[in-house]
Amino acid sequence: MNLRSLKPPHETRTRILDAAEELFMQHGFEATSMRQLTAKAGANLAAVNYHFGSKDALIEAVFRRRLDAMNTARIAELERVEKEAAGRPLSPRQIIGAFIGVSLRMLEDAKDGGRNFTRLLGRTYSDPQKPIRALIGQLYAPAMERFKAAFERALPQMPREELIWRMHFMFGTLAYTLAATDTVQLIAGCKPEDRYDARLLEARLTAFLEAGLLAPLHSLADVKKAA
Amino acid sequence: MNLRSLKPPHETRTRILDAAEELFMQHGFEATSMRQLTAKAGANLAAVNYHFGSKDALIEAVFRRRLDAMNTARIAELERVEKEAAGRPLSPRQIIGAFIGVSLRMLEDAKDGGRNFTRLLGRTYSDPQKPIRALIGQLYAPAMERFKAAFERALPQMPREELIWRMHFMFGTLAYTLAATDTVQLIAGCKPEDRYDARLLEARLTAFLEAGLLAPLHSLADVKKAA
DNA sequence: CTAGCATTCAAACGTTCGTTTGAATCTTTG
DNA sequence: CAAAGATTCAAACGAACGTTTGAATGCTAG
Repeated sequence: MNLRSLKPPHETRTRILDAAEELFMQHGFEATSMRQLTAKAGANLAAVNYHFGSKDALIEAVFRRRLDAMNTARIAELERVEKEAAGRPLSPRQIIGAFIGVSLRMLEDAKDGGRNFTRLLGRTYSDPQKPIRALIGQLYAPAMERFKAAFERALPQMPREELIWRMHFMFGTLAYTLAATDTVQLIAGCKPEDRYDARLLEARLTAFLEAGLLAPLHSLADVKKAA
Repeated sequence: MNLRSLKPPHETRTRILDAAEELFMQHGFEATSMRQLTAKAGANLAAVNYHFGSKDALIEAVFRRRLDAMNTARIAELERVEKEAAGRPLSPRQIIGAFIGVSLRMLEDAKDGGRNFTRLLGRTYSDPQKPIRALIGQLYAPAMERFKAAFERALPQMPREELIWRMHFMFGTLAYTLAATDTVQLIAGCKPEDRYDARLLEARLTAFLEAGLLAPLHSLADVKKAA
């Protein structure tokens, strides 16, 4: 048995992952070449293939490095507030907070490159390439199941199908907010000063999502009846 | 003066645009090669450069062909309901309906390739490439200004900055919903049967967005005071 | 009919891509 | 110290990319 897995961390590996995170976010996967990537990482061109095997494997590694930790943190936060509630059902606001809080806290710490990854992740939700989507889905599955159960417990009167759609809308809003931080200007004349005040953004997002999640159901019943 | 501009439409041009719409949606811009694109369009490899000048110019043409019409339709729909209201301020629901109705109606007509474009558009909102973003912003600007004014008239009591953010969230939800039609399954066990019932989807989306737009403001005031 | 322009075509252009190679260098281990 | 393995390096590989070219073909106007 070799002891390679116990050796100190490979500096080059993490430098490549950091560079990939930033460049993938800035230019996308295909537009980022191994040459500019390894140049930014201060590594040789062959380093990526040596350490990861291929460019696709590098992409996968970039997601694995962060996504597992993120979803673990989300579940931990959810269980923390559940403990606090001592058996009583949580409020929707608490569940929402447990999910988006992790994203926004990561968006905040620029020093760790968390922002790069957060924006990359937001963009990749709508990436058309099948294998990437499948990987994301697989890495998200446990947290998704957990939060769905929590919402069902908090909103027992809401039809399951409607809940799924509203969760879909909520993730969409979050993904878009994380990815398109400068599209706010598109709407017109927005001073981007407080764009990165994560606390204020979290409050805004929470208010919007909570209201959307709890939107009245009656108007939907009309449409369904008409059909 | 030559009369080229009065001649019958170039079949090849539109065939290329249609093929580009579908392939860009399926694989993205960079991953779509001129060779597979022209092959799908039944045109020669050199046809794109002959008719459009370059691949980038083709991308721009794909957006211009649909986006102008879409935003014109949006503004027309908004003015129609404004006429109906006869001077009284519109309800938020009416304004939301004027905006998303055009998108969802286009998503419905699969025969015209509208679905391809709609999904492509949703994906491109979060595209990192600067020139594409700039083009989208430019093509959206008139409609954006118009709808922002309509919302301000409908919600005079809402702070401008807060309105901008909520519009941002709304567009995010719409963009994500259009782009990631199969991500609903990610949440778990969703039967995709009614996914393309545009009437039901519109009702769901409207209920969610209206509630989010009208979310109470008090919780935000607390955060701002604390800061 | 034919001259002139628009369009199509097959072939090739130079560039860049991801990956591979085999030797050189660093690091660890016996 | 010496052998073995891990890592880095410069160089090259074939393939695919977007684009250009110049001749062939289609179409229209005089």
